[in-house]
Amino acid sequence: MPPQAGSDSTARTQQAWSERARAELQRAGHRRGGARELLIDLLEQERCALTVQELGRRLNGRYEQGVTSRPVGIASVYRGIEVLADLGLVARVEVGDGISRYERAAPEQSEAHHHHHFVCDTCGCLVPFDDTALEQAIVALEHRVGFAVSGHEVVLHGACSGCC
Amino acid sequence: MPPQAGSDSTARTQQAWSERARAELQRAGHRRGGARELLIDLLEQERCALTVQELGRRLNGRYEQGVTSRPVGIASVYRGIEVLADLGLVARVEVGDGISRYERAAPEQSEAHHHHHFVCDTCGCLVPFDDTALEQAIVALEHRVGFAVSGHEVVLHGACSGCC
DNA sequence: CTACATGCAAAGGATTTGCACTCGC
DNA sequence: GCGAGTGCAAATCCTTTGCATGTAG
Repeated sequence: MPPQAGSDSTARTQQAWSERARAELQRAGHRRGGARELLIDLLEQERCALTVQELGRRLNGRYEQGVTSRPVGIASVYRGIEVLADLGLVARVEVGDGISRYERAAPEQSEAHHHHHFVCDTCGCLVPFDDTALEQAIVALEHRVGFAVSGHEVVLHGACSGCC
Repeated sequence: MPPQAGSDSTARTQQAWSERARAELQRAGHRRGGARELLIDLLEQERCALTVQELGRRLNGRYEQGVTSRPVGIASVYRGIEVLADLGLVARVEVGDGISRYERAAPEQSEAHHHHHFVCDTCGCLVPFDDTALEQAIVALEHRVGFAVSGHEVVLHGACSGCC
C-alpha cells in the first residue's frame, strides 16, 4: 500500500486554495499584481513542492508560448513566494539538497492535505505521503518538549522504485 | 521533561566516533591529510550540527590562536565533510534556512545517539532531542511505503524559551 | 495620484571547481 | 616519486536587494 500523492479530499481543498490565498492577500493589504496572480494559479495546479527556479521556469514557459503577455522576473517569484509563506499559504520544504521548495499549505493546523515527503536520493524525485500514526507521535512529542512547537517536517530518504 | 542534548551513553559513543571515522576513511582508501584530521577532531567535540562556515571559522580560530600551524581552506572543509557524509560518518541536517549543517552520525542503523532537531525560528538555535515513540512510528511507516528507506529526518519548528 | 508590484541587473552568500603546491604512503 | 590532500582564488548557483517603471485601487 504505497502512499498516494493526492487523496480524495484533494480536489476540494485544492480548489479552495487559490480563493483563500487571494482573500488572505487582500486582507493583509496586498494589491493584485500580474506576477503573483500567475504564481497563485501555478501553485494551485501543482501537487507537490517545486523550487523557485522551477516555478519561474514554468511561468516563463507560458510567456514564451504566448499564453501570458509578460515575462515573470525570478525576483518576483521569490517575493511572491515569501509573502505567501509569511501568510502561511505556502509551506517551505527542504529535503536535503540545500534548495528550498514550496507548495500549497493546508489552512492553519488542519490535518486536511497535510503531508510529508519521501526523497529519492538517486533521481531526486519527491513523493508526498501522510501517516496518522506519525502525526500522533509528533503531537505527543510536542507536548513533551519544553518549547512552543509551531510546525514540523519529516523527510524520508531512500531509493524509489524507478520513478521520474 | 525537556529533551537533553547529551545522554549518558554519549561519552562512550562519541569517543568511538573519531576512531571509527579514521578507520572507515582508511578502508575507503583515503590518506590522512591535515585539514581532514582537524575536521574530525572538531566534529568529535561538537554535540550538534554546525554549518560548514561555522566549522571553518572554528578551525581557523585555532590557527589564529597558534594552536595549529596552518589555516584550513573553506574548500577543504567542504571536501572533507563531503567524504565523511558519503561514508555515512556525518549526517547532513537542514532546518529551513537553506544552509546545510553537519554532525557526527551514529553507526549504521544503530539507534545509539540518533536524534532529531528543534529549531527556534526566532533566534535560530538548534536543540537536539530524541523520542522512541516517534522512531517506532517511522519504522512502521517505512514498512508501509513502497520504497527502500535509507534514512529520515524530523525537524520541529517553534520558539524556544529564551535560549542562545 | 500614491504606493505597492514588477522586471532587470547588480549584489550577497553558500558551495564548487581549477590549479599549483604539499606531503602521506 | 606518485597522487591524494590542501589553500587560494575564481567560478557557479541560489537568493536578495536597488532602482526605475508599471499599474491597481
